[in-house]
Amino acid sequence: MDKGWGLTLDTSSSQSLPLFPSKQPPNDTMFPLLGFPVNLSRAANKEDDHNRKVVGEVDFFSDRNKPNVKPNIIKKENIDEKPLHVNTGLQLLTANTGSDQSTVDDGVSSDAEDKRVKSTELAQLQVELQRMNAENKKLKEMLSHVTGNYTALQMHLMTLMQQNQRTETTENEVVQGKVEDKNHGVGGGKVPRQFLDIGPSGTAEVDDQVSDSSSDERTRSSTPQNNNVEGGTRDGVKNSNGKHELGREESPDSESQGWAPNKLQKTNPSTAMDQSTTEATMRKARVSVRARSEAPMISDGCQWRKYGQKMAKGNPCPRAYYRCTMAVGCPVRKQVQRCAEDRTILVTTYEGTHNHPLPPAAMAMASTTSAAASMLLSGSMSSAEGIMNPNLLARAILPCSSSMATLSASAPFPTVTLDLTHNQNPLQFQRPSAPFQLPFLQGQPQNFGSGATPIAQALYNQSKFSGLQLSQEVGSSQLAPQAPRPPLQPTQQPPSLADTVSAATAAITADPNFTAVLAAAISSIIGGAHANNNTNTNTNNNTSRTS
DNA sequence: CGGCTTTGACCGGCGC
DNA sequence: GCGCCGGTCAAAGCCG
Repeated sequence: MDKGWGLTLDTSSSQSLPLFPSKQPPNDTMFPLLGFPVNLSRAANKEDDHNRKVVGEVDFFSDRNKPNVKPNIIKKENIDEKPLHVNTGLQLLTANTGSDQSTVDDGVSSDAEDKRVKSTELAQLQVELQRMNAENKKLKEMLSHVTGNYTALQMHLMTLMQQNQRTETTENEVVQGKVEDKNHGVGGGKVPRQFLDIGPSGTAEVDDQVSDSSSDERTRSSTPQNNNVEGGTRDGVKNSNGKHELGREESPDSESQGWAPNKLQKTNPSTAMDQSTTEATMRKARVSVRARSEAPMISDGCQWRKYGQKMAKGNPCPRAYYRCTMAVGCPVRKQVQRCAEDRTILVTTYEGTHNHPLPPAAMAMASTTSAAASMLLSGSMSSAEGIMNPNLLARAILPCSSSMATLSASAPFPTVTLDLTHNQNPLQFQRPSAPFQLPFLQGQPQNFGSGATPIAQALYNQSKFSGLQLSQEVGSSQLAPQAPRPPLQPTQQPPSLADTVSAATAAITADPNFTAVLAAAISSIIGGAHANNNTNTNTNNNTSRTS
């Protein structure tokens, strides 16, 4: 269904990079990371074909040079008589070889020399091919290694998060009021928990989260609701008006879980008010990405469904509202709107955290936004602080350029803006410093949403880094910088693998096309397991009718 | 026919 | 209380 989004992941990848056809057989020896494909199987086939030609078949090139047909056959016979194994290789090289032979076949001796020369070239090429093959193998091994490490880390993270959550739940039951300060003490209480706690583990955890956090939401609902989780999303509110009685109740579980944080439908009288405020803050935390794109929407790898469009005040361009449809009940929404000043700039604002696994391309963006929001809302930097010191947050997100990440203090909700419209080469992003060597602050939830990626980890750790530094500066766990801080200076350390991955992910995030391309390439290596996901991404990509 | 987009209407928050 | 505005809903229509 290519209706609107002209530049979605798959489309852009296939169009912009024909070198990586989506249906490329994974067995073909590819060097996607090197930027060029090497199809060994085809080479082998060529060789086979050419062997067949040499043995018996008449060279089809002879059709082009009919006068040479006969000499060509003679030449082949001569070749067969020679013990040289070179001939086969010689002929497989290129099509031109055959024609060359057919044109040069007058002199047998010169032909033999020529063949020797070419055999040498062939040998060199074969060596080169083997070398590249070995390199490709190494790259594959590296990739699998990194993937394995990442998976292991993610699993470990999930386990830790689940343990923390159970602990928190227990504590909440005992001392509900103090837990918040304890867990997020640095932030001074206004620390969004739900947002951070929604972990990559996905649905199960989110379910728990929602069931817990939703209670907070319920208190905000002005209309008394059914306390049961199933019933009531917004429908409960609307039921009071006698409208939308069936509304979106079609999937009570998923829907309520997914949208509950955004809807304030569920009411739990026993919920504390401060928690409600916290939840609201978390829920409303947003990450805005500014990127230049002619397409109606940037390809972030996720599958979105448009559910509304409005004309926003002060902007002639309509604002489109999308929700993630990669999983039922995914709470993530985004707004897409062109910048009024520069309509080539597409502003995409994300809200929420995915509750489902993401394809690689989506992980880059989702993790970045999630990490940015987590940083904003994490205890290491309270939202108020971040608003008061946007530069601090900016540097924490993208230390290489504070201008690329800003925080909107005027926005109704804490909003991190990642400005990717600058023309600097994403690959030249300064690598974060030792992101994995910094200790976590106490009580900091360390989840980055469903699509946790190295960059998420890196970003989040950067936030920790900044928070840690600040906390050291202020000499206590309370972060209350009163004046703009000097830029955080990365420590001088050789970039680790994680750094490299983070930088690469940043680059991916910065360039939607690159995201698609790399995702396709990695998918081709891994085995195309994610290819379907990426393909799904495209099914929706059509906003041609949007505006 | 299912899924998606379009689009007018509705709702809640907020400021006056 | 009223109006504005952002956000969402859902019926209708479109498309593959």
